[in-house]
Parts: sequence; structure tokens; C-alpha cells
Amino acid sequence: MTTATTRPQKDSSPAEAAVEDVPRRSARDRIFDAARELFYRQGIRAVGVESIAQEAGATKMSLYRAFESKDELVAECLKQSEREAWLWWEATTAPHADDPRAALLAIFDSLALKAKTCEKRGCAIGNAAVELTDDAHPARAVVLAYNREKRRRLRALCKALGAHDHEMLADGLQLLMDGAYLSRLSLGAAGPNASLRRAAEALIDSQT
Amino acid sequence: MTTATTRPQKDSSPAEAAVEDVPRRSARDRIFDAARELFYRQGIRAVGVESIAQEAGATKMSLYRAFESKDELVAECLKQSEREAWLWWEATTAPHADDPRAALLAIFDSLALKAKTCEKRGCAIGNAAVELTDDAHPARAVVLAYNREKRRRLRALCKALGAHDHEMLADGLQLLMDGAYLSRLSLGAAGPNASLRRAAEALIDSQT
DNA sequence: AAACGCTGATACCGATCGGTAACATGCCTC
DNA sequence: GAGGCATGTTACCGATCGGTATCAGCGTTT
Repeated sequence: MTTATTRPQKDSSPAEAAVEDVPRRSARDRIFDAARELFYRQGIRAVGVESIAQEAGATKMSLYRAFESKDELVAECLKQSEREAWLWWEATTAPHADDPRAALLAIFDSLALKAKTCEKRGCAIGNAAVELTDDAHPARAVVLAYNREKRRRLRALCKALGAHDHEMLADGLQLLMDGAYLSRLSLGAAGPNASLRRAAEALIDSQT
Repeated sequence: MTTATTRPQKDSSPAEAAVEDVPRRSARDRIFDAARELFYRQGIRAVGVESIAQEAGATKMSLYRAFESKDELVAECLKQSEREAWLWWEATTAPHADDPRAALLAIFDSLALKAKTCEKRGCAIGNAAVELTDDAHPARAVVLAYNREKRRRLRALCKALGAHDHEMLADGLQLLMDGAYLSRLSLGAAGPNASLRRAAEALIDSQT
């Protein structure tokens, strides 16, 4: 299935000689990226450690030299997803630092765009909340922290907005976001996701 | 873990003699119920056929005599969840046949109540959409049909309501519902779910 | 009593799971 | 050139996965 194979350390073809020879990324990094991709696309429990190593062009041993266990690898992957999520959040809201309404709408605009283009499998962290039912799983703490922080940020924006009931509005917007992720898995971007931005706007306007 | 054990065919204690002896439910039924419960609580991929049979006080052979495969069993379980969902839907909306707004609010009221009492693991069908990523899985058709029908019903109610943009409103409400399921898995009933009904009401009122 | 259908019990199958041991190879730094 | 370090290779471990074959027991029907 996978076309990734072990590459030679040096490129022997002279046609590539002009290119500065890019050092091969570490096994850890390749494994990490392959894991994130596979977990997201196929689900966490559906992916075995062997196939991760294979997709990364590495071996299972390299995986276990870089990560304590599969569970820890999952937790690390989700932590990275969280970091990227907040980077996206800040980049999206930054241009509207003085306009909470515009900031909120920008978030939902970007969300709707991503639904159409990439991210067809919803939210990696949200999916993990479904798949990992054991409270002892190290990834559950990440899931919890992420959703709490999301709630906190939404509340802050809604409060700055001067909404009548800013806590209810923030919760409603969070429900819309999470619903968009879940709904996308079955009905795609043409399903209820198509109305995501307008629904968010209507809810915001109803409270201001 | 499980306390379910093989029960004797006849109750030997005379204290129960007065009770009409209840014939033991068929192995199929016990297995079906155990499967639904375990799939819902622990996740589909997390539960093996062996543990289902054990929880049902039956054997793996009885499972495979009653169901073609685990995948088919999963699909059957979801079909049952769908049937019960529509029964609940009709029972909840029936008292408000002439008042679409009351019908919608009754749905969200009941939903919020169930979040607090039972159904802490969200929606069985929604969870399956996350767990089962293979389009060839027989359960995916059930997931798709369910969500399509849910959208259809919401649209009908919102149209009867005379909403300004009834399709957007229906989608928004569906996103709120799905978001409530997903959000509940991490933040519980005290999270955004706590505002579910009020958010739905605000959205409805914004369109009428 | 004979036949039949449902069920339990048990042993088994090949495949895959997460995880490890031991050794070889190649690169970079002294 | 000698070491150390990261990595690849291979073989292996016990456990569990979904699924099957075989036989025995038991209740009902006839």
C-alpha cells in the first residue's frame, strides 16, 4: 500500500548533485508525522505501531526508542495538535484584536473553509475523546485541557463582545464548533457545516 | 469484572416458586443487548467479541450463530439505536404537533436532561462515525441514513415554524445537537451542554 | 422414544496486537 | 582510526483479535 521505503543516505543520481543535500529527518520526526497523519485519517485504535513505522520508512524499534509506548505517542500527537490549534487561533483572531465580533466570525469563517478543503476527518482531539474511553489514558488529560481552554477563550471573547449572556453565547458557539467537527464525518462540508458561519453569526447577533 | 454468569435453567430456590417462571431470553437477545451496552460505554473497536459473549453469559459460538460477523453486529446495534432515536423523537414532539417551536424546545429539553442523567457517552451513532473510518463498513450506511433523516426532520420543523432561513436554522440546531454529544465526552453535562437549551432557543428566536 | 433445534463448552486457526532483545551498520566527533 | 550515537534488521514474546469446527447437553415437539 504505502510507497514510503527506506531511502539511501546519499543520492547517487548526479542530476540532484546541484541541490544542497538535505539531511534526512530523524526517525523520531518521521514517525511522529506519520503517526499524526494515520491517527487522524484512520483513527487511533485502527492504526498499529508497525504500520506507523512502515509509513515513516522506519522500524518499530525506532518508534519505541523515541516514545515510551503507543499511548504516550498518541498523547504527544494530540499535544502537537493542540499547539497548532492555538497558533491557528491566534493567527486568526490577531487581525481583529479590537473587534471581538470580527474575531469570532473570523474563527468560524476559517473553520468553514477548512471543512471544505482539508480536515475532512474533523478534529483530532475531539475524535480522541470518542475513541479513548479509558480515563487512565495519557491522552485524556490533553483532551480535557484543550476543551477547557477553548471554553475559556470563547468566554473571554464573548465577554469582550458585551453579550447579554456571554457564558451561554460562548457555550453555544463551542457547541456549534464541536458539532461541525462531528457532523462533517458523516454529511461532509455540504451538510450542516454549510450553515456553520451563518448560524454562529445569528447566535452572536441574538446576544448583542 | 463482570458479574454476569451462566444462570441455571430452573430457579432452584423455592422462594421464587410463586413467580411465573420467566423463560430465559434467547442467546441472540442477550448478546445483542450486551453488545450495545459495551460498544456504547467502551467504544466499538475497544470491545472484543469474546467479552461481549462473556458479558451476555453466552459463548462466542452463539454470537456467530446469530450474527454474520462483528461488523454486522455493530450495524445491527446501530440500527436499533436509530429506531429508538426516532421513537424518542416522536414521543417528544407528539405533544406539540401544532407548535413547532414547542416541539423543537422539547427535543432540546429532553436532550439536556439525558445528558445529565444517562447517555454520558454521547451518541452511539455519532461515536460510530468517528470510530469506523472505512467506508465499506456496513455501519457507515446506518450512520449516514440517520444523519440525513435527522436533517430532514429538523428542516421540516423549522419550515413549519416559519423561520426566516429555515435551512440555516435547521443546520444550526443539528450542529448544536451534535456538538452537545461530542462536548459531553470531555466536559460532561456541566460543560457547554449546560447552555444547550438556551442556545437553541436563542437561535430559534433569532429566526422567527 | 425419537428427532430436532438451540445452546454451551472447548479447542483450535492464522493474523495482528503492543512491546523487547540482540546485533549490525553507518555517521559524526574526537 | 577509535568511540559513541542513531538507526536498521531480524527474531521473538505473550496476548488478543475475529472467526470456525466439533461434540455434548437439554427442552420441545411429535
